Amino acid sequence: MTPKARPTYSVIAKEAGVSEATVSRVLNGDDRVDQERAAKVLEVVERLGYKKHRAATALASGRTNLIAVVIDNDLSVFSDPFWGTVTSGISRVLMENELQTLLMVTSVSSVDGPVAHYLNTGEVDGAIFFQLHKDALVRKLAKTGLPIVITGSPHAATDFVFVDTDNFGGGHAATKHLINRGCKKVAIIAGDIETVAGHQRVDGYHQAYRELGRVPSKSLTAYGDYSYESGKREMTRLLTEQPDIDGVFACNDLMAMGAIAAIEEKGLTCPDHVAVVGFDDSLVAQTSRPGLTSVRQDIVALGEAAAELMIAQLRNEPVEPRILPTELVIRESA
Amino acid sequence: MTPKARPTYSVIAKEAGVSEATVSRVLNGDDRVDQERAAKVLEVVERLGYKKHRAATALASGRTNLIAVVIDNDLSVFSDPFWGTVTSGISRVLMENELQTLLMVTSVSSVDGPVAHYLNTGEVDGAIFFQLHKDALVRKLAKTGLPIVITGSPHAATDFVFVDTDNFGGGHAATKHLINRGCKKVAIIAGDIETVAGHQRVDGYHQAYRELGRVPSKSLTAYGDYSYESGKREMTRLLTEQPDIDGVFACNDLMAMGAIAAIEEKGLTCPDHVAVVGFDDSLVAQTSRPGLTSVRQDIVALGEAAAELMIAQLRNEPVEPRILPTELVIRESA
DNA sequence: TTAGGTAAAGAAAGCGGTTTCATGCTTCTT
DNA sequence: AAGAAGCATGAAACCGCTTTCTTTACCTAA
Repeated sequence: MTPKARPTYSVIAKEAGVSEATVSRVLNGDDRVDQERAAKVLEVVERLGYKKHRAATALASGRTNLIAVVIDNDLSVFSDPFWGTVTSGISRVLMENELQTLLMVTSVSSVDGPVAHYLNTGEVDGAIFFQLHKDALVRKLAKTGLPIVITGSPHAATDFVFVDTDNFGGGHAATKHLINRGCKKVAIIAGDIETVAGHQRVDGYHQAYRELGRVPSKSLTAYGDYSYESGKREMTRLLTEQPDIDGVFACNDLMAMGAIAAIEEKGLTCPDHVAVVGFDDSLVAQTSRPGLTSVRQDIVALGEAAAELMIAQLRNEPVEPRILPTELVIRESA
Repeated sequence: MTPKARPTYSVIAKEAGVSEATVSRVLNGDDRVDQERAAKVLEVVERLGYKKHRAATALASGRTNLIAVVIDNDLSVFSDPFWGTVTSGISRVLMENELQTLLMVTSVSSVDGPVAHYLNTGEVDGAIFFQLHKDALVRKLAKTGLPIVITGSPHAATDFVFVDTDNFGGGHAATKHLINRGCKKVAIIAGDIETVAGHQRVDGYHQAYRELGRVPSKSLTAYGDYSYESGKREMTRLLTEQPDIDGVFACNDLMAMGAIAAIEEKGLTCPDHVAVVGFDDSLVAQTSRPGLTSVRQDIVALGEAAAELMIAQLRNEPVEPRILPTELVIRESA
């Protein structure tokens, strides 16, 4: 019934014939302890299977070994596998470094909501945020010196530490592919332009055109909201207004699927009449027919990178934002 | 730079003109404190925006307010939105109850691995596990008195507290629907039979047949592994051996998609020649063409229920396993 | 009036580590 | 060879809150 009583410094010190202070030194890697005594302490620790009591350590040292992963409830947290995958990557790496992952799914909006307060009062050693629209909270926290990593690019060009997929490169590759396969008029269905990621994908699209010495007509850019419905709606509109569109880059797979549905409803086929490229290489892309050509991002790696940047900060090592490469996965749709 | 110094009992006691012990009593709802003094304390607490120091509280009281959510790394954690969604539900409810979610993505396999040790030593107040094949670890932990909730049915009929979707009911409804729409020969592509969930879905299928006064031929049951490929492979085999199959219940959406692909490769169409029902009502089901008829489970609710059962246990309230209803979402495929 | 009982509140001892400070011992300086 | 300096080590304070134990004050009963 009772969790077995754990040993404390007191018993270890006694067993090893040293003081508790020495035990502490040994366990914290203080090198100015006699070799033999240190060895003895370690032997006892090993034999007793001793592990430090987290709360006690936290209280005494002021560091909790807890890293918060803050996820905005407002995002499409539910049903989108993205964040879960990132988080698992984060968690794995943190764990390997003796850090714990504290998950907070909440409305991040308020600058002085409970989350803000919580993070502000030294309850965690650092915080990893997921892409957010408003970064007032993050900015405020950063001022307190709390180590922070943002997954996804921060809104403004600040000096926040962040990790992100190469959205620009992905958008560029997707568009380039459409052009290379012979498309003459390539449209784009953008996602949330408010986010940097959304914007960068569009930029990549423009860049691909630019390299051709052309500038895409404004009328070729449609604005969706990452949902299937919006993709379908916008594609229908685009095709109605400009029936000669023969390629489209949708900024995520869901909208791409919507676009394909729209194309087929018009009595056209994909990729013969209109080629489609998505973004994410999600399950949806992999299982659809025609298989969806899509830009793959390594989501687990994104989480791992975030965790690594956090750990580097905790060690006071210099930290650079990290941008992970994408890969175009070619299937039937383009 | 420095996180602003937080007030402690010491200053609150001074401000309110009482002892620290009294402050503690007030803050822990001990009712035998003079009304006026209590009010005074609360006023000061409010004014100073005081919040207890978690580590200190944990050290002194022995309760950490931390609930571990343990996810087995071996599962298809990556790419499957299921776990992430459950976790977000858990986290939200725990948070509302002043509990923190500690995420552990790891190999649960070993009974005395680091996770086991961690959970065993009072670092958390409870643990929520995700469906697992081997429950040796859980069984051992339960013996120590650690409150535990299992998401998904435990393997053996034990007295573990668990929450699960009504897999039996879902399988039954799916099969019934196929029969009702006129299918004469309904096959099933089972998932992992080792798990209770996988088994129950098959049982539901049998039950639907039984209600018709029939018993499905063994040859109508195929075994996949929840992957798209396995669904496609098994469906191809089924149709080759028994071309008159006109309905199939795939135990998840991915296999259902594979099945549809197989059907179309045979030159047949869904639902005209073979009707298909999936399970999960995932994004895949929602965006596929034909839209996939599928059994929906409320995944967020699953997480919320798990958290609620955990909280009930912490309060020493009586706890019953909970089975959540499913809903058949009808689209074009059946 | 006085002994006995009860309830509110303060003093103080932990909880299990970390860290400062003092101590005794060895080593270096001239 | 004596005093300064350097070091490994232990004693003890401390982190912020909980809880037991004591004290104090007030009531009731005889």
